[in-house]
Amino acid sequence: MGGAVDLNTHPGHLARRLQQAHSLLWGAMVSEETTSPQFAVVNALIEKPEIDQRTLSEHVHLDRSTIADLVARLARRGLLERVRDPNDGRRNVLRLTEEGIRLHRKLVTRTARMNRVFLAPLDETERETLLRLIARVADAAEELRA
Amino acid sequence: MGGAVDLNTHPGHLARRLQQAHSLLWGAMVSEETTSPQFAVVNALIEKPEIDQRTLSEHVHLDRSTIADLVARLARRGLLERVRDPNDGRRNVLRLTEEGIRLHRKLVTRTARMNRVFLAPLDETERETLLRLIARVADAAEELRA
DNA sequence: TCGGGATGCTCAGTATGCTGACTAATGTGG
DNA sequence: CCACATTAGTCAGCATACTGAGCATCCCGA
Repeated sequence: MGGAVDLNTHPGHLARRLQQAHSLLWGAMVSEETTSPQFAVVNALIEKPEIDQRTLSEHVHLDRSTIADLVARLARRGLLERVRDPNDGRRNVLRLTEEGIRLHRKLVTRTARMNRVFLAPLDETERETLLRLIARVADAAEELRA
Repeated sequence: MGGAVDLNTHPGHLARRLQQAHSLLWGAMVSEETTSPQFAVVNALIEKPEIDQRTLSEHVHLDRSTIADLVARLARRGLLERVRDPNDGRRNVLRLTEEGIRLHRKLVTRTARMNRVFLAPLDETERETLLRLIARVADAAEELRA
C-alpha cells in the first residue's frame, strides 16, 4: 500500500492526455505548420476582424503574452497584419491578409474531417455529451476566477 | 458570412480550455511549486519505484525529452534521486527521497479536494461519464499512433 | 568476439502558456 | 489642466511538450 492514486480518475490528467491526442492527430490530418491555437486565432479574426490583441485574447481564452507571441508568428508568416491604432496608440489592430483568409478556408475543411475521426469512438449522443460536459466544467472554473 | 467556425464544437479547443481551468485551480488549491505533471511523475514513482525514465514516460504519457526536464527539476528540488543503473549504463534509475514521499502524501489529499471542486458543476453520473468518454477518445487516438 | 542494430538518454530548436514587472498611452477627478 | 489610475502591449523568466539529431551502451547473430 504505497498510496498511489489512479490518475485516470483525475480530470486534469485526462484533459492533458486528450489535448495530447488531439495535437497528434492535428499534425497528421490538418497541418504541420499551423497549430490548433493558431487556427483558433485566425478563426476569431474571421469572425471579428479589426480587433486588438486584448479582445482577441478573451475570444480564444489565452492571456495577452501568449497572444502576442502567437500573433507575432502569424505576422512573420504573412498571415495577418498588426497595425498601431491611430485613434489609440496603445492598441494593435489585427487584420488577416488574403493568404490568412485562404489558409482559414483550407483548414476549416480539414478540422471538420479531423474532428470526425477524433470523435469516431463515440456515437452521436456521446459526442454531444462530451462537449457539453467539458464546456460546463471549464465555464464553471472560469466563473471561480472572476 | 465569413465562414467562421464555432470553436465550442471543437474538442481540441475545449480540451485546452479544460486543462487551462484545471491548472488555474491546481495553483490555487494544490500547490504553486509542484505542477500537475510533476505530481503525476511522483505518483508513478510511488506506484512503481526504481523505474527508468523510459518506463516512467509511458506511465504518465509524456515523451522522453519532457520527462528528462521534469525529472531534472524534481531532482534539483531534492524530491528524487537519479542514479545510473550499474547493470545497464544507459538507464537512469529513479527513486523518491523521503521528502518526495512526504510531498506525495500531502498532495494526494489536496488533489482529491481539488477534483471535487473542479467537478462540482456535474452530478455523480455526469462525472463518471465525462472521465469515461475522455479516456475512450484519448485511448483510441493513441491506438491510431501505434 | 565483433560489428551492426536497438535502446536509453541528452541536447537543440520550437511552440504553447503562465506570472509579474515594466513602458507607453489614455482617461479621469479634482 | 494636471496628477493618478487604468489599460494595451512588451519582455523576462519559467514550465510544459514535441521533433529530430546525436551519443553511449547494450544485445544479438554471424
